[in-house]
Amino acid sequence: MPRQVDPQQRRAELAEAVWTVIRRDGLQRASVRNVAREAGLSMGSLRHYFATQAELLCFAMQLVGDRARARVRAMQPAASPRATAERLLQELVPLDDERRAESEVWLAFTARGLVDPDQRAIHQGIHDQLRGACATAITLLADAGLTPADLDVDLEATRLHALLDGLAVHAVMRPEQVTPDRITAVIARHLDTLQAGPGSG
Amino acid sequence: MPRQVDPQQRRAELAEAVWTVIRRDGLQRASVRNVAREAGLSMGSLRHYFATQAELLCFAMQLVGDRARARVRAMQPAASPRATAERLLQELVPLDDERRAESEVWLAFTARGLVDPDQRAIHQGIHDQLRGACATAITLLADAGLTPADLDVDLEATRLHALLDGLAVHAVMRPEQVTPDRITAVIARHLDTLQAGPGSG
DNA sequence: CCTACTTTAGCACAGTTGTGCTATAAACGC
DNA sequence: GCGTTTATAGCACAACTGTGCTAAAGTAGG
Repeated sequence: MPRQVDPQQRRAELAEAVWTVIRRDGLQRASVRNVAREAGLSMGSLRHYFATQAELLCFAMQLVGDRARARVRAMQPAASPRATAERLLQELVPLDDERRAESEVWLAFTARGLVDPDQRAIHQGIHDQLRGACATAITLLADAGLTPADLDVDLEATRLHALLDGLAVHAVMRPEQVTPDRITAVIARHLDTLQAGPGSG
Repeated sequence: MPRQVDPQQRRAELAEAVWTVIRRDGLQRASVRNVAREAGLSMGSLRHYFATQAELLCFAMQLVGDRARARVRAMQPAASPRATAERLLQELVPLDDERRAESEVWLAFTARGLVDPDQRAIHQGIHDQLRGACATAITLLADAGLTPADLDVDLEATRLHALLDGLAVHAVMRPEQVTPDRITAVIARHLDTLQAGPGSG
């Protein structure tokens, strides 16, 4: 029975089942049995696509980075460098349910990355990509002459990156307080202070 | 055999054993057995102090907030509002091993708070305290006239809070990249932009 | 039809888990 | 000394876990 559906798509479906279980019951409940049940498959069938649980979970984590990268790549060019930077950053914070799901799964795997070397490596890859996107956003403004000439791009990228990840954590832990509107306002304000100064708020 | 040691201190010791296990093996390995072994006690003895595992873990999470609050309360007054604000914020980020331990445990429990209502409630309490500290820092600068008069204190508190938690996450996940020096530099830079403008970096 | 291969299913086993339960030992009040 | 309380220990059980293993059912090429 080869190729009724693409095996790679099957793996993606199973990874999404992992996401569903993680969001509903937590990463500690993402057992082979629970994920298989969520996907409507048997345990043995799941293990035909992923030999071990570690492989399954790593693939599910990779998918977080893949989704975000695809979204950034699909971005339409914006009118100004400022608008481009702002929209780039907005693709990386949980403003809708899709990105909220990514953030929740990312947070669950982040905690595991503290003690699991494989998960840590994947997390660091995503971390570096996000950091790169932040550096890109800063450079966009700097190259357009919208920032002071002596701006420390590296330090600002670090600062912006921490801001984004902090917003993601707060958005999933306190969704009533840290709403999408609030997130966009914080990002806009941050870019404002990079350009014109702190007095515009 | 009452009171060979204070029972409350015993509970704190057990909570620290939880921290040790979490930092070494992860929250998913913080079982009653493993924590008891780490503390050098039997399973049954541990359960004399904590009736259930949930109670044990919640207490261990509470301890994170307690430690940070105690540290802030013990702060010596600084020379200027700016120095006070800066040192207050520095108490809340992982600049040494004690605070790094708190951040790692905090991160582990944060992820669990996504799906565990009890842990979520405790996390939100700590979240609100940290948010209050950020608001205090901003207000210190504003009241001293060090910021523009039209500064949106609430928005700035949200932004600063996200920055701090993001720095905490990055410091424990990327300790070689996000060093204590780097953290203090980012915080100083952030306060600079609140005061004088973005051009000083 | 028939062989080869892919996919699905399910059992089995050893290990870990939380918790209910009982039993021993130590320290106190008297 | 003695009973009461507190502390420590450990067993038992049912539930769940990851994975090794076997077997069936479906699909393709010949």
